[in-house]
Amino acid sequence: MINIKEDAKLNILNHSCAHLLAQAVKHLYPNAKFWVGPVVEDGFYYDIDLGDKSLTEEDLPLIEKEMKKCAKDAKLIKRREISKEEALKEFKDDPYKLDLISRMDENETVITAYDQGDFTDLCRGPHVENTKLLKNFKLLKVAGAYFKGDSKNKMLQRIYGVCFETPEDLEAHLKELEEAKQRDHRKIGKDLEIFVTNDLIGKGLPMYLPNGFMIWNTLENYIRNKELERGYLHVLTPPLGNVELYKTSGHWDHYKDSMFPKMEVEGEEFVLRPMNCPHHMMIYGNSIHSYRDLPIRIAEIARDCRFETSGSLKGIERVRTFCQNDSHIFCTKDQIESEFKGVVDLILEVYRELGIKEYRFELSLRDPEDKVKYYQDDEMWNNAENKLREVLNDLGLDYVEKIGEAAFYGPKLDVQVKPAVGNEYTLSTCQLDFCLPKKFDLNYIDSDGTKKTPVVIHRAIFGSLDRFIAFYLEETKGILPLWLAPVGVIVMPVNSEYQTDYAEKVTELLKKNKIRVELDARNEKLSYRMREAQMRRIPYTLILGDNEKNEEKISYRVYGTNETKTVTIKEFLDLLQKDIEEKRLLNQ
RNA sequence: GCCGAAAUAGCUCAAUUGGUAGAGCAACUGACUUGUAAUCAGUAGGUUCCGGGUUCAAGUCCUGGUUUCGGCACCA
Repeated sequence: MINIKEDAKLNILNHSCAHLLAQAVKHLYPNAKFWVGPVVEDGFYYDIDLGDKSLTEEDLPLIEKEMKKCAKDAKLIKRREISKEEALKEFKDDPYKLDLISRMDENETVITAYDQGDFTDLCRGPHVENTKLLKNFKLLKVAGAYFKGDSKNKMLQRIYGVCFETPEDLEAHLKELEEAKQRDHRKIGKDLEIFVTNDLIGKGLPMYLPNGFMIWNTLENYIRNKELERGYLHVLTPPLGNVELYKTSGHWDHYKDSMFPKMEVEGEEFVLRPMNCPHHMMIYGNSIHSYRDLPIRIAEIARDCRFETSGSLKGIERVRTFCQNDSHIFCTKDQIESEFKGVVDLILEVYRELGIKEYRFELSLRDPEDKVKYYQDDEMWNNAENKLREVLNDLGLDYVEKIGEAAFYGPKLDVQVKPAVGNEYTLSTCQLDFCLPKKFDLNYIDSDGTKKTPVVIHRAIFGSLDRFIAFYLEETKGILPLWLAPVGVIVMPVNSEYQTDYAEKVTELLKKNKIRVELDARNEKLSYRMREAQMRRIPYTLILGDNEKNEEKISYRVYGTNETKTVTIKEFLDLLQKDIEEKRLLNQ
């Protein structure tokens, strides 16, 4: 999908359209006060204070109509330079614009305003020269949005829209939005019977149905085997822990509000664990380690519970209980580089094998001004952040730095992906931590016989299995490869009355070869069963009639194609094996 | 959590100004014996999300709640 913000021409067009929106809103709601109307990746928005009035979607067509009216008059959009004093005077009735002016740089003595007809907005520009160019737009949604993005502030009305040069472009964009909804994991999850939720169980607590758990289990085996190959040691730890554990780690101070409340039993306080770091720290601390033992890579597919706000829950992408594909690597300072590279290498390998192509790296750093969120130790932070930069530059990875996105205990490399619908999120993460080992007083005996504190690398490849499945369903549109599909092959006798023997025989043979196979010998026309198999996105469909039976062959059709090929059973088994091995995966 | 919207059969959706809750698919039964995306006929399926209210009458209006959706905020 086109990034409107990064397309210079569309950027200007959409920004001008935001002004047009403001003009129309001003006509319809004369008391409206305007905050900002920037261009974003998929269009523009404007944040507006309408007093007590809350917009609903029904208001959008009316505003659109007024916008068309404003645009049709073909008013010139004129740039005007004014002094700060003049600006303060001109916008004296709009506290939001005054706020903007007052926050401008001292050096910025000249302010630009843009006039179009009866409407003037404060703006750096640039804009299209004439409102008549603003024809192919659509208002998409209304929403509440906090003033300056701060939940302590008043909530303004935000209107989202998009504008294109031609009606065809607009049409195509709207179609793309529609198609994106079709590959939303919530829709696919329902259609393919992958997961469900139930009100009586509670929101954000998904249940995986047999199809979903088959995918889950296959992915879990896949990643665990990858880890075993790379020297990870798997453990199993309890899904709750004493509150003291989290007070020691510092998580309690930072996150107690987003943990499920503590429970008291026999005078002790426990919480459902929101993360696994402390447990793994305790496992490391359980024995004495020599520098020769490092790195020690402790791994676990571990269930966590977080009290996510109701408004943030989404399918299996953001839930209140999830399983992290977690690991904590305990190493010496000298090993940071190679261990970190090892993790990045594993991420890239997994993405390559699963065919994941659209992602970007983000280096999340602390905000040095934020003394509350971050563990206070300037030297530690500088060390850690520089180390990460070094490694990333060394690897030649493209990444963007994000201030204030670090974990409280250290900087991290996040792999960001975009879902079908909604905001970008983190899929994989690799974090550098000099802080928790110190808090837990962990150590190893160095070559000179002294105790040293190890460094910890936190990492998750499938951030959580839940989120990864959500992502992968969207990535593949639910068309899973043979090794991952809940049902890999479906066998259909052409005639259910007298051709089932052969179909049963072939089904058994496939089962013996560890293929997940299903026999569909229902008393239905072949085309009917074929339609269903295609809708279920089953990778291979076998058609077995007299022709096949007589020659001891099978005919198969690959999902999404119209072509049928006839081969011997042995040839077909080889083909399936090749399909699986091409991804270097065995069905275990 | 905040601002909006929605919730009707397993699924997708109808139901005029308040006036007998319907359809297609799925399910079940029977017929048909099928060659690559829907064979025909029949049967069954509902506390219209939950609670309260207005009314002769509520799926529809009012009210409290729940869940979901679109955003905002949050995301170790």
